[in-house]
Amino acid sequence: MKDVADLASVGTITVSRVLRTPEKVSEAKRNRVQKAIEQLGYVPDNTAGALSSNKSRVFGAIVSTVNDSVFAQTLDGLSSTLRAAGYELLLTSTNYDPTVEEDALRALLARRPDGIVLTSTSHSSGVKNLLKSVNIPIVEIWQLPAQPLDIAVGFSNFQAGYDMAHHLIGKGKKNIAFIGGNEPGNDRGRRRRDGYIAALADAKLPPIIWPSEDQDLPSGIELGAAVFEGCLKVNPAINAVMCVSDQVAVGVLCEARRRGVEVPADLSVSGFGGFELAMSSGFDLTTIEIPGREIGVASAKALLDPEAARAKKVIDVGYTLIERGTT
Amino acid sequence: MKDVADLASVGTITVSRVLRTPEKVSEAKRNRVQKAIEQLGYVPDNTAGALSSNKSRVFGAIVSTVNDSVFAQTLDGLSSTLRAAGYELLLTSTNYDPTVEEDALRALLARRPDGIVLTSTSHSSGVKNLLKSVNIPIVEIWQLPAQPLDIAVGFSNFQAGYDMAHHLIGKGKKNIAFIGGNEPGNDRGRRRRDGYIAALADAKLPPIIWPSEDQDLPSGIELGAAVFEGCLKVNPAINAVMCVSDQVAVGVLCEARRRGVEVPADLSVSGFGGFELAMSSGFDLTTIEIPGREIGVASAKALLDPEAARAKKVIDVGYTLIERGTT
DNA sequence: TCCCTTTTTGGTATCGATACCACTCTTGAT
DNA sequence: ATCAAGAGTGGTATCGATACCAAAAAGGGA
Repeated sequence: MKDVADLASVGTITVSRVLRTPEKVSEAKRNRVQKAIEQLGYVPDNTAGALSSNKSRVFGAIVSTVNDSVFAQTLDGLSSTLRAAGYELLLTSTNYDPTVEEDALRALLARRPDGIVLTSTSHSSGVKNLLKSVNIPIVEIWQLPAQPLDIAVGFSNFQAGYDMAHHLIGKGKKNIAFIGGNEPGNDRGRRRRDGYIAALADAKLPPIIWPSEDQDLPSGIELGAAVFEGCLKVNPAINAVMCVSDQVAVGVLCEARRRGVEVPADLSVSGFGGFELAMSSGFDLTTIEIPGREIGVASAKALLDPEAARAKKVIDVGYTLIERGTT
Repeated sequence: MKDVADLASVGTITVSRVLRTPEKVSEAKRNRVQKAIEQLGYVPDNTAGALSSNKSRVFGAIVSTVNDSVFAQTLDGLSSTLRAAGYELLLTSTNYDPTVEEDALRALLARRPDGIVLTSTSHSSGVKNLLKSVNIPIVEIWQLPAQPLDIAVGFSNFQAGYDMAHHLIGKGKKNIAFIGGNEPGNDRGRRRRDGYIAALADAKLPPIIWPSEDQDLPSGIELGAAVFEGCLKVNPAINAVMCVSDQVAVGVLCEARRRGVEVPADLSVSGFGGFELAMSSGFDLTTIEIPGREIGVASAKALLDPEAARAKKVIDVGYTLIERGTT
C-alpha cells in the first residue's frame, strides 16, 4: 500500500479511502491512485484491515449439509448476494452431527466473522454461550424457531404440512396417509407431519402415519417404493399418500407405475421440496416448493443490515403449493 | 491473550505456543494456560495471527456451482478434511459465469488464503497472472487439465466415455447413440462424448450424436424424455443410448417405461455421475460413479502438503463403471 | 477582503497475534 | 567442578491496514 501511495504521491490513508470510501476522495487523486493500483497489481490485505477496523468482511455459515439440492440453492443465493456487497462466505458443514457444531463455531469465531448463519435451530448451551459473547448478527435459517436467538429466515413447516393435507382433503380423499418424517434429527419433517395431523383433526379424519417410529426402513426413494407392501397392504382403504419429501413421492410414483396403480384416481401422491426431478413431465408431482435461493438472499440482506432485520426478527419467505397431475 | 497470560502468570508468547505448538511448552505451564483460556472463554483472533505469521489457515475455493449432488460431496470432503486440520474454507461460486472468476479470485486473494481450489480448467489471462503472482498451492479439480497450473485432482472424462461405450459394444449393441453433452460451457460432457467417439471408431462403428449443436433442446431429464421423438424416430435402428448424465438417462428410462419399450432388450441405457436416484431399485441404471468425496479429500491433502502433491502434479482418483439392469 | 464552515488530506497510534533473538535453566558428559 | 548443548521462556519489533485527530485547502457569506 505504501508503494501505491508513493507512486501516486499521496498518503497511505488516501489509498485506503479510495478502496473503502471512494466518494470521500477528490476525483484527481482517486484516478491517480487507481492507476497506481493497477500498475503495481496491488491486492489489498484484508487480514490487516480486519485487525485494525475490527471488520473482517467475512460471514460464517454452519450448515448441516451442502448435499441437498434445495439447500445448495440457499448457499448459492447467500454467497452471491454477499459477494456482490464485497463480502465472502466462510463455510463449515457439520454433516448432521450436532456435537460438531460447537467446535465448528469456535473455529469460525476465531476468524472474527461479521455475522453467522446457522441451519440448525436447537443449540447446545456451549453454542449459546459462545454466540451470546459475540456481538454480531446471528441468522437461523430454514426452520423458523419458536424463540430465535437473533434473526430467523425461513418458513413454517407446520403450516406447509397443514396446507398440503388440506389440499388433499379438498380433493375428496378421506383416507390420507403421511409417509416418512420419523427419522431422528429430522425436525423439519416432523413439523410437516404435525401440520398434517392438525389438518386431519380439523376435518375430523383419522391420521395414518407410516412407518412408525420403531420401524427401521430405508429413507428417500426406497421408502416410497416400500409403501405398497408395508402400508397399503395393511390398510387398502388408503387413497392418498402425503410424502415427507419429493424423493419419497418419486419412489411411490415409480412403484405405482410398475404396479399399474392409477394416479391420482386410485391413489393421490404429494411431495415436498421442489426437487428438480419431481417437477419434470415424467412425474408431474404435486408438491410444495420452497424458495431456497430466496432464503439465502434474505439471510444475506439480514446480515448486511441487521438493524432492519432485527425490527422484524422473523422473516417468513413462505412456500408455494403447486398442484400438478398426481392429486 | 494478555489477560490469559497474566492469569496464568506467563508471557503472551507462551499462550501463543500453547495454541500452536503445545509440545514446546512444559506440561505445568501448558495446563495452567489451558485452564486460564477456559476460565476466560478466550477465543484467539486469527486475523491478527494471519497478519503476523503470514498464514491465514484459510483456503479459498472457486466453484462453478454448489448445486450439483456429486459436486456437493466434493465440497463436503474438502471442508471436513480441512477443518480436521484446523483450516477453514472460503467459498465462492461463479454460477458457470467465467467472467466472474477474476473478480472472485481477486476478492479471495485479498483474504490471503494459504491455497486455492478451482473447478474450472480454462482460465483468463488475468486469472493466470494473479495466480502466478502469489506463491500458494493451486489445485484444479474434477477435469484433469492437459497443462495443470500447479496441482490437479480428478479423473479423465475421455477415458470414462471410452469405457462406457466399450461396455455397450461388449453387450453386442451396434447402434449406439450418445445423448447430450453439447451445451456450451460443458467441457466435461464433451470430453465424455469424445471418448465415446474414439471407442466406436476403434470398434469400426459409426457414432450417432444427438442432439446436434444447433438444436435448442432442454437439458437434464427433459432431454432424456425427448429422445424417443427426436432421435429414435429418425433412426429406429438405435438399440443403445449412452447418456451424458444420469439425469438424462432417468428421463429416457421414465419415457421408455411409459412407452413399453423393453430395457435393455430393445434399448440399453447408460448414465454418468452416480446420481442417488439412478441407483435406486426404481431405475437400476448402469452408470459411471465418480468418487466425488474422494476428490475433495485428495484436494484437501494436496493443499495441506503441497510439496508431496507437486511430486505427482496430477492425481487421478479414477471412477467405477457400475453395471446394473439397464444394459 | 476576511472569517467561518466544510471538504480533503496526512501523520501516528493501534488492532492482536507471531517471528526473532536473547536469556535462563536443565541435563549430561568430561 | 566445568562446560556445552538443548529445552523452555520472555521482551520487543513487526505484519498492513484503518481510526482518530489535526491540519490544510476550498468554498461561501458578510
